Amino acid sequence: MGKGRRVMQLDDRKKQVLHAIVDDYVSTNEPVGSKALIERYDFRVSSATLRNEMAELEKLGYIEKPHTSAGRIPSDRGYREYVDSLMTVDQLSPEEQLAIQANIDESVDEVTDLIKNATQTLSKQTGFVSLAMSPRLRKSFLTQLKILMIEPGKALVVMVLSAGVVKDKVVRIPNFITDEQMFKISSAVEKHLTGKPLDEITLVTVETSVTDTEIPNPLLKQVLYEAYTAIKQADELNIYLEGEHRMLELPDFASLGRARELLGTLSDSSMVAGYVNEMQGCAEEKGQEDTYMIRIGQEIALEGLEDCSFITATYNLSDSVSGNIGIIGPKRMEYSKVISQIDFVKKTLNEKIKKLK
Amino acid sequence: MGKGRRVMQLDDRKKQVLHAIVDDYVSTNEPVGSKALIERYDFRVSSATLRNEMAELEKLGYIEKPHTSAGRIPSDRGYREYVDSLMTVDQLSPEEQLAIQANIDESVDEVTDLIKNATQTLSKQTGFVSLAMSPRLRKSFLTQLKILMIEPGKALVVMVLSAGVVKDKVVRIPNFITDEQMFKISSAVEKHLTGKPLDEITLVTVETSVTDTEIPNPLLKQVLYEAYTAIKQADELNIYLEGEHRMLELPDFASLGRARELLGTLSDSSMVAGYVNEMQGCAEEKGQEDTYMIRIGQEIALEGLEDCSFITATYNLSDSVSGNIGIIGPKRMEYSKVISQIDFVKKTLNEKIKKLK
DNA sequence: GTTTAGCACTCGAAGAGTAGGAGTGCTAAT
DNA sequence: ATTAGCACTCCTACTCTTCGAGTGCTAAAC
Repeated sequence: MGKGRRVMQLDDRKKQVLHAIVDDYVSTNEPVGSKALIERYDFRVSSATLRNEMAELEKLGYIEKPHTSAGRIPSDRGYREYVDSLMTVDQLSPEEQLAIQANIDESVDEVTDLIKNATQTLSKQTGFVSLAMSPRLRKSFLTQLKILMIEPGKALVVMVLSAGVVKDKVVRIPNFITDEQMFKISSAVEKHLTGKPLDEITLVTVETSVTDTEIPNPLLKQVLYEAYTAIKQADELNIYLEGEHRMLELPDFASLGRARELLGTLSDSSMVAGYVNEMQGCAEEKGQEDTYMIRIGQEIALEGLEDCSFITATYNLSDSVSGNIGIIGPKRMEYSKVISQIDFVKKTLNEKIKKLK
Repeated sequence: MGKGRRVMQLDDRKKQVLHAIVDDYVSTNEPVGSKALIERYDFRVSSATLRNEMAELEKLGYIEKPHTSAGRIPSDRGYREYVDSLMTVDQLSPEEQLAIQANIDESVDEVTDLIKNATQTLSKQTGFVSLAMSPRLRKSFLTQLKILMIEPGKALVVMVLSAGVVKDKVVRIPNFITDEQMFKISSAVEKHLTGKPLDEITLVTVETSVTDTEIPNPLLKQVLYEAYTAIKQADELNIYLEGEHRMLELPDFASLGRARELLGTLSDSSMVAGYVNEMQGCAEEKGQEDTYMIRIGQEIALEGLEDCSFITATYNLSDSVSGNIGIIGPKRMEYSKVISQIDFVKKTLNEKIKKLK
């Protein structure tokens, strides 16, 4: 009666009850009833009291009933409250830490492989789908750019970026450009672009980089255009998804329909990539770059993922260059466990990236 | 009685019956009974006669009963007979041809992308999982090899192969090698290896390619070793799988268990790659390079694919360099349709590869 | 000898009915 | 505010039954 309406704060006991409901449902996959709650957690009250509390929690939208005479399951909002203020994230056991460290193989030469490794490990450890976004390279700058002739009409643009990443692209060029001409162009472009962040490089920047007048203009223009597309392509987002088949092992997706929708959506990886990127954008606006992004159930704006949760963390290639790594699992998951797993994988990944340099 | 026992040849009517059973089962997904057969195909005999024929076909192992009082379904052997001698493969309709051609986008610069495109198209058209093996490059030879310094301790080995493929690998090198030293090494190695097929290049070949004595031997040896690993890596097989989620749409995999096994196996792509490569090896031994490889049900030596069929064709990058493209679908598929689809995709891919050069 | 009609039998799929039980909300007493 | 008690709900699992498609076999017909 005397309580505020708009920003209803849960009292301590309600929090306890919600906490217990989430824990129980996550571990048993059964709607939890007042009786089960009394039996498994030591509330000093009767089941009737709990029933009242649960009725209120339901009215407030934290839990819901699958049908009239069943126990309660957490709603999206319930999970959200759990994640935001109820759970405690503790460290992984030494064995788990070891398993992860052993699994992320550092005997690779490219960051990309390291990231893939970390992603595979994450999926294996959690049993869910894991994903990694390639580093967002727009803030990184060119340290080298070479255009190599491959054969008449084809050249390879090789770019080395400040984050230590190497990108390249085969491009088509006019047939009759000579090696020397190409070398000149390559040097001029490199000289002009070195040190520039990718997102500041426009077609104009590239076109104005060569002042040599010996090369016929149309030829030059085409080469420069191709170089530009190569640079833009280096900046493109890639996503790497791993462990889709593991979703079929989960009771949450035992109904073919759900599984189908889920895998269908995940198969369009560019869509997922776009979404993750958007999420990242939101987080950055709010200045939450270093923390986790957690989306639960309906909060995910992707069809087919209504029963999933999405958790990602940020790894760093360098100060200004980062990507995301995380998982997509069922809403009904051990959030604190999974978060610490992601956290540890992220940390391990960051360390091994540093070592690689 | 008077017939041969060992190589039992089916008489015409038995062939007709088997043909009809396969067709019917493929289109309805219901075990086929004698009555259904009479109704839908015009056999000029009674159902009783067909029952006798079917009993014999069963005794010979071409068809089988899911349970005592059900119709018959083709056995692996039945499908095999159907594929080998009963079906006729006809051309795709112009619309289908167009759909495929339109889908394989040729506005890409690298063969790899073209192959990916073709694979995606194939999955979309058939509704099954499609796959492509990267070209087997061992027979192709180096036309260029450059080692570029990226930063102290890191270099990029770029290889251009006769098939028009570009491969590269970042390798670690001793910190204190200078640009000039590296340039010398790179040129010497390139000169020595150009024109050699990949499978003839050994560590020794690479090590003996530099005769320059100015570079301290341990340094040189390390660089050459890394170059060698890069070359070997270029020769590695890659597989590209597409459309796994489509398998969940098929009634054949409606039981979660089957689907799980299947996707589980497919998730280990290197295993699938190994198997396809082995198949290709067998086909080459028998001199069947240019035709299709078809494996049905138990013929596939991969766990979880007992209810699948595997069909691949060969695409060519150049005379001696080829890879495979094909599908994995349920045993119960329209073989002739699928084969013509694969065939047409393969042809289209081959043409577009030529254009790309 | 091959084909066919007839028939008894098998066995899975589908539906109806039933019992059980976990859980709820409400009321009245503590 | 808490709790015991109770009537009520409704899902789950199980059994029982029916239905029908399909089979193999036998004996007659061609």
